[in-house]
Amino acid sequence: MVMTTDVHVRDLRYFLAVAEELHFTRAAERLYVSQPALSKQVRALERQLGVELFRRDRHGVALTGAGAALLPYARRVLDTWAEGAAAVEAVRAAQRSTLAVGMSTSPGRGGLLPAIRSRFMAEHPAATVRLRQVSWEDPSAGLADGSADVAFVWLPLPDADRYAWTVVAEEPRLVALPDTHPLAARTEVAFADLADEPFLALPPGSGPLRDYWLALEERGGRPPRIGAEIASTEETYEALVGGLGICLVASGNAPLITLGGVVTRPVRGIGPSRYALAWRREDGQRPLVRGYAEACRSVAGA
Amino acid sequence: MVMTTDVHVRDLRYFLAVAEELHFTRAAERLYVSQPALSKQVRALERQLGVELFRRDRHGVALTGAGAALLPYARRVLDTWAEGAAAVEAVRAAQRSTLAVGMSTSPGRGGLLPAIRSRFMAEHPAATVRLRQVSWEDPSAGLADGSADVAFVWLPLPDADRYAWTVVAEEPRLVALPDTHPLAARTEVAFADLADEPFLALPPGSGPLRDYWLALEERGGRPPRIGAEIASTEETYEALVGGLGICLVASGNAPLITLGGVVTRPVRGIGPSRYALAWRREDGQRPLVRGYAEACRSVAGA
DNA sequence: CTTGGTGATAACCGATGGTTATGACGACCG
DNA sequence: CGGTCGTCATAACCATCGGTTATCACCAAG
Repeated sequence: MVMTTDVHVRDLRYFLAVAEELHFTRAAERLYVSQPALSKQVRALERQLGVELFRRDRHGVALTGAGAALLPYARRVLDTWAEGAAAVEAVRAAQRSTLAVGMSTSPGRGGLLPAIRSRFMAEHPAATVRLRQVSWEDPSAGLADGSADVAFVWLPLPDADRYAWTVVAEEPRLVALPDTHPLAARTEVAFADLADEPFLALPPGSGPLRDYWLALEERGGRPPRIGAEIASTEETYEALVGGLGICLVASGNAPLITLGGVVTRPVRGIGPSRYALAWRREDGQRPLVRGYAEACRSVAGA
Repeated sequence: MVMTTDVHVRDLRYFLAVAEELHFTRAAERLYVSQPALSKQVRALERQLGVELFRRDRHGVALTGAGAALLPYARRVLDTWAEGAAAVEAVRAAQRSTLAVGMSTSPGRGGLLPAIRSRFMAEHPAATVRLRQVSWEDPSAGLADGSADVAFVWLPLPDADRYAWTVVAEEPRLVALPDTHPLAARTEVAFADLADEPFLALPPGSGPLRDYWLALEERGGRPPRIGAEIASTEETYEALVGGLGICLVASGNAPLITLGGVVTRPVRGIGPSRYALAWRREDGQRPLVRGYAEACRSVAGA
């Protein structure tokens, strides 16, 4: 017993062509299929519906009552589907010409973003750039879950083999302290003096990146003290002035938190940070992704 | 390059189920298919449209922009198709409960038709009987081209193996003559006296039936003279009074043409005619066909 | 009787749509 | 932590589908 009343829209298209031509051979060539294929499909449709759609006799092909009943619905289904497909195609076209740029905090760094944008738009005038703020939970800044096509990220990136990147900036890491902190009096501090301080840490799940900003490598195996977890610039600032802990920060980001009550100082004995624009490896050939990366390189290289 | 934007309606149904459940496994069991089948079909739809319909990530399944764009159209297509299928089904139901009775001329014979009809309707109160007058060109009275489900026919029937029948009446064949004809004076004539007369013949294409009413068998190989061809009772009457020829007629049909100027006389040396209700062999089990045949047998047998 | 044009049928073949079994991965929980 | 569960994806397999070309049966018209 066949329960399925589902049709292939193609069969309705075939039916409609025959209904309009009342001639299988002509309908078949209009549809660019062979006449036997058309005959077979129409018969299959008739079998599926349990009803004759056409009367074929010596005098030609004619619609039966059932065929006439089906006709308007077939037209409506085809029209509706055409509209639906067009709607989907419109979305597709829009998203093919839209580049989602992920970032955890604003890249800042003196108009970097507008500079890249204008250079990029010059090459891709039809494109749309959508900036997307991504939670610090995601060290890939939206690349992993597809919410971004390119993203400003800190190296090292987890799942590094899935991504490609170009380095935007290599900057020393500073330490951010409340201005009431004893070390705030110095113009420069050694990392060894910081090692026992409570640190503000990125959320778990940010993987190697959390370890990196805790400077795990430079600690020689001694675990850091975690003063609090931070998931935004504002939280970081509040945690600093609240004395919950201190943290490392890239020099390019220092302006974002050195507001009242917070100071940054250079740190000796610690490697620099690398900020990069990254994209999924499989997107490396997409014109917009390529174009944005090139614009980024040329701006950062200047 | 895939040109075809055609979809299988089933795929839209699958898509809709997933969009409503936002859960592949639950949607799959609602659809009574396995989860992999559902996954594969949805992916295939996405591939066909060149767009992601759902975002699958750790937090579950969600519609993408394209998916949301498609959703209302998918619903409309499904609804429209449901209506169309229902419309076809209505026609199918109607025609399953309708019996088309073909006949070349009215069977007459003293209320035969109403008697069968009332007996038939007693057994099948929901049925509809449609009488259908069929051209004399078709000796099967509509069975051959499907315009009748059962038909009153004269035996022998061409393509006899395609049909089954029950004899309604076996009647002597009379000769119909203009009353001005020399033989009209007799009360009975021998066929030998008629053999050289011009005969009115059924249209070519009526096959063995034409030969039968020309009594070809009784002529022993001598070809008849054809005075005219007739395709209706009226034509026959006019041809008779116009003197174009004479013809044989079943006694049950004699009243139809013995109007002013035409007489009928018994003929010696010629077999009787057999009038039957016939149907297509493959319809032998259809309840309405069976029922009408039974009603016919019981009326004719009484 | 042949010829041309109709739709139907046959034989064949790659793609489709389903199945079960299994995998990868995150969430939950001991 | 490590196991188990539940999620969706993948693999291997198989019947049916949807197309092809070649051919037939039939009829109208030379």
